[in-house]
Amino acid sequence: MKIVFMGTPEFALPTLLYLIENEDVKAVFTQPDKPKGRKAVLTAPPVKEMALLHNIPVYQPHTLKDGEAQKIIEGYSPDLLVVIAYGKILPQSILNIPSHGAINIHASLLPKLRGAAPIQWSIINGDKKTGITTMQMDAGLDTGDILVQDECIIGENETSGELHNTLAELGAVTLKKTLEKIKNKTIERIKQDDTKHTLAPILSKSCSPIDFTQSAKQVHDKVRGLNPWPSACAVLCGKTVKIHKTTVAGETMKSPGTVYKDGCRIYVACGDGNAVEILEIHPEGSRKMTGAEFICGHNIN
RNA sequence: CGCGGGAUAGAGCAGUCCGGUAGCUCGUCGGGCUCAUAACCCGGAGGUCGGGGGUUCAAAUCCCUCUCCCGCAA
Repeated sequence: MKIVFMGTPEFALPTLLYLIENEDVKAVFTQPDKPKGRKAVLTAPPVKEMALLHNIPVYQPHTLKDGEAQKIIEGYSPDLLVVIAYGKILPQSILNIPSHGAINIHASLLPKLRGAAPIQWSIINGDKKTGITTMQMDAGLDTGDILVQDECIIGENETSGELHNTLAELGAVTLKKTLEKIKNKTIERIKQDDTKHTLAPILSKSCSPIDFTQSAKQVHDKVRGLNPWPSACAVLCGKTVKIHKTTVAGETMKSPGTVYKDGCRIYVACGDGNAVEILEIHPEGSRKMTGAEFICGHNIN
């Protein structure tokens, strides 16, 4: 099939690679290059890098609504548009171009967790499973008809970064199934039950502060859900620290937010009478370190 | 010239403002104690205080400069 691909970050790479190897990818749309890092070096999105490597034309329009993008896509007369983590809303005029419309690959079991950060929110919410949904795109935000769904178990200590990699691979698999069904003409559309939808809004640094009056499990879920970005943070021993890894530890009588140690281990009491052990911590101005290392230079108790 | 934090023993930190013998916790090595311990007690080793220059009788500390690390903002 003739395909126009739209995507931006690393998450889209396994899917793009699958399409390049198995279908006819005519063009790739991705976000414009953006300044990155302390030096603000202009950096190309991962999808652009891979497309260029395979000599596929790359387009990076600031908007899709001015008719320009529409003309470009029409010029390729694609059978299908594949969209994964592109980061822009597609107007109906573009969705209408390909004969098979546009398919989106979304990292949740829709209608749950519509929005930009489904992976992180599935962990923050403490879900035991999530997955990949392919859908026939419509003008709404992740509201299109469901085509294929694959489930995936979330480990108790799994971080967003780890789950991200798993789902990125699964995304390619689910898309493959979807394309096969389209070619077989066995594809079925399932309407989303809008009454059951939940949202997964984009994360920011303002999500970082930990509330230790929550249960130890909730704190732990938040820490791993915000890892590696934007990271959970707290003020311990008078310092702002990022907390990267924790485990749910045993019971404690101490009041929520109290920091205490036992041998080489460091704990913070939480709201439900349990504690979290801090395994990996990153004080401001310093480097990432283990809980045991942090204890050495800080007088706790 | 975007803003800020940092570099001191193997690790984590204090000391810098206010110049005057290099400190703390952990680890490590040796010894002791114990049925026992990520326990306790005693003792030791381990530093050109990130590099270079300057001021001074004297610099981790004050001044100038360079390198590297981290956070924020984008």
